[in-house]
Amino acid sequence: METTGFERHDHGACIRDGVSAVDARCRELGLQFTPVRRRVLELLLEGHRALGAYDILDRLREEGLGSQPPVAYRALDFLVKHGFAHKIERLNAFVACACPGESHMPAFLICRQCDKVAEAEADMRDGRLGESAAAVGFRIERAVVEAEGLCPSCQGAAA
Amino acid sequence: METTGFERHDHGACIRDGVSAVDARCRELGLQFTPVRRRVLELLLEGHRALGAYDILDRLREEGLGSQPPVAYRALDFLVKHGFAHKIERLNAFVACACPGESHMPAFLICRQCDKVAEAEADMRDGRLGESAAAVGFRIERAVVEAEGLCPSCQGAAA
DNA sequence: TCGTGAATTGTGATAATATAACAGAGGGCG
DNA sequence: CGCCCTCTGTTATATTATCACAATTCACGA
Ligand SMILES: [Zn+2]
Ligand SMILES: [Zn+2]
Ligand SMILES: [Zn+2]
Ligand SMILES: [Zn+2]
Repeated sequence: METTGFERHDHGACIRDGVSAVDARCRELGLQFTPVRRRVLELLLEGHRALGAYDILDRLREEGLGSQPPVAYRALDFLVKHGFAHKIERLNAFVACACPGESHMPAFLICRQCDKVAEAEADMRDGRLGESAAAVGFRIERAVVEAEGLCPSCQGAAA
Repeated sequence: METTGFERHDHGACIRDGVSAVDARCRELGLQFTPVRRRVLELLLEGHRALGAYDILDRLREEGLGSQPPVAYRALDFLVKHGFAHKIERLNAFVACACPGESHMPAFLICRQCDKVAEAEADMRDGRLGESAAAVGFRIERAVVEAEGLCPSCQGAAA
């Protein structure tokens, strides 16, 4: 999987493809892709941005799909648990996975200006951190990697 | 700086040195290393473990050093802002910096069993993430890198 | 030494994020 | 139908973090 999210792309297709990929995957795995779950995924796909659980909840409320925190959190838990979305710890917020289906150790590039989030691949078991860990005998199982900075277009705007 | 925290070491010295390093650094920079701030740093140094703000606050309360959340948060903000401690986003908790004074891009190895935290160095601008970021023109300014897994002694215990 | 402004602390209130607990709805299947 | 299982609705509560403002302490120069 390559970094994406900062590049121009057909975003309508991006949403449709994201939803239908997850739909297919749920069928495969016998998971229930219910209306709330589908809608939450759509909301996350809308902007390549991280959304807080309460942002999601507000939208659901407007649409009559649920009004209490557990509704949003349950849908998000489902999506995260099955790898269809990720939590950005730094922001206490969530993004749709850019490549649902493949299991991976995601890394994120977060623009501090426009809040867009791109997903990259960076298995931490390779590289310097992996070496340091191996050196002390630490076994890495999962990793939170969240890089913050300026995306290309915000660098342009700043100049 | 090397990973530390999982290896045996003279921990009394570890605390003393940590505190006096910060003390010296504050003198250099003209910062006020007040009793609350000092005590919070000592608490963080106590276990090479991440402590939540309210854990800290409980200890402060017992000791009559303050009883409301802002007291703990302000001390933690001070320590984090000046690089004497770090926040572990994954845990909403804080650890003392293993090498106060040097500015760095820290990475953490977090044992999911015993909750110990070791600090490693892993500048994300190198390596695969750096390449991915460069490829899309993203400029990394800071990074949260938190690897979770099993420390050497917990691997031993599990077997 | 004393006055002055800035930094720090005390305190009550509240915001933002997240979970617990349990009752109800719905569907597949004997 | 009756049972089991998953998902949903709802109330309440836990956990993490910040705001606002008054009181105090500190650094620093007059
Ligand atoms: Zn898109
Ligand atoms: Zn941007
Ligand atoms: Zn130590
Ligand atoms: Zn351990």
